Amino acid sequence: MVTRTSPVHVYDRPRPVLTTDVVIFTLEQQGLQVLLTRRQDAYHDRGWALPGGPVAVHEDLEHRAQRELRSRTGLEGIYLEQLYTFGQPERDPRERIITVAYFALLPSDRLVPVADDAPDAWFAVDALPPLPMDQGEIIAVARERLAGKLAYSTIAFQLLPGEFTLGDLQEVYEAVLRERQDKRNFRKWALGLGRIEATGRERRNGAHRPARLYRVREPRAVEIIK
Amino acid sequence: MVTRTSPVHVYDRPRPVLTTDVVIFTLEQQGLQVLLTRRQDAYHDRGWALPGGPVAVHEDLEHRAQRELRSRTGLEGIYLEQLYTFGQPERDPRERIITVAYFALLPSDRLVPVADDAPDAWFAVDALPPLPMDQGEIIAVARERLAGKLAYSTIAFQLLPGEFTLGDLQEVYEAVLRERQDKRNFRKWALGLGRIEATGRERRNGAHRPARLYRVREPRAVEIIK
DNA sequence: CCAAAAGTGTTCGCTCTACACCCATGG
DNA sequence: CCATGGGTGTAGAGCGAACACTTTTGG
Repeated sequence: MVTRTSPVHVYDRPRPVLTTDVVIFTLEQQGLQVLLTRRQDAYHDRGWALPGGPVAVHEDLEHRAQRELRSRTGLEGIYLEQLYTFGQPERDPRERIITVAYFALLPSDRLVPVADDAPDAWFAVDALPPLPMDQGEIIAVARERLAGKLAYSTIAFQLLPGEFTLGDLQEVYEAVLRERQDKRNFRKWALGLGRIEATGRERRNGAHRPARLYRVREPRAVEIIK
Repeated sequence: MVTRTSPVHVYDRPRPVLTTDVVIFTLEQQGLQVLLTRRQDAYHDRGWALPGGPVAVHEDLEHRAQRELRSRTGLEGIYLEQLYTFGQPERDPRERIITVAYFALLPSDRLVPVADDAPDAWFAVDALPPLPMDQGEIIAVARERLAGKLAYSTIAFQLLPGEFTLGDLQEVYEAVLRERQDKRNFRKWALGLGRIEATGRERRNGAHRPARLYRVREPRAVEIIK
């Protein structure tokens, strides 16, 4: 007689758990935001944490991160990049966990409002709640990578909707780099890249002159510049 | 009565194997070289492969890579940086393997000559033997990372001995970037960095004028420049 | 008419690039 | 004395930084 239990997997050497975490950035009026989720297990005291979880044994790493991204945002075609792999043995006190971290950039027009009772919420990257393990460091590394890439690539467009103003673009740089840019020089530089073109349309935003709208010529491409 | 067998480790979900591979670069007259090792197991037909292996369950990832580096070169204090994590399910036909790749830079004076019967050997990065799985891609990514970092950091000094000539330094850039540099402009730029100083000594290298020797002011520091 | 963001050029200094000849040495 | 790599300066172009006022709109 065979007793049917949960399936087991036996190895002659112990193996760590492998997970992916995804740092999902977006830009709002209040600055750069990160998506966090409430942990369901009592161990973590239902605190906030990065979205992520274990990698299935036959699942591609990037596919696993894509899956997490999709389940949180419902969106496809979002920019996703592997960030770093965090593997210090003391990261989790219960078990050895290796985490391959990714970061994603959500265009601001695709931000789905999060319901009050949903397990996910946006936090300003400068005002994060307490996070488990080294997740604060993961977010800090993601932010540094993003800031570094602004300077030498066209990654900023991944945070913008299909149509945007030069002011919107400048806000991306100012929020991520945390430094003000000169308006005239910034515009000259942005137009000189040859990566954007005017749509001919405008956006009226209040009691002042309307702003011209631009679009990226190759929206999916993230290229090295300079 | 307890039967003593080889220890087993039982998990309720299957877990992939986690390994680290290390791309060890050094520079010789023939250009950029990579250290490869002969696989001992018959499965790989005793072919060449990157040095690396499984991560012990309580061993830090970077420590594991350091250990590999030390066992191959006998050296301490070598520059080591995490490169990327390769995790496509089809990488190894037998089992799911996740590899956290690192790359290391060996100063040319510390290159220990490899004996003919040793399992390790140096290969020119442009003339590699057939390699298992995606290891060719791993080396290509390492090379790109290294080339990218030459442009905006002081990483090149990690490939040089404690004393070197400006010609040596220029050779590093030319070998890694695969493009010739103008001698006068290169020297102006290198000295203008403020990172190196003349030792006052010279090196006689043949039937021509001896070259001044320089040293790095902060040899361990790899800084972002420009 | 007032408040608020959009839009627009010029000047200056610095950095990058191109380029050719003499120097010191070993054989 | 010759072959070989070491060492040096200058001029022009292009780029980044600083800087202030007019335009268009809603209320």
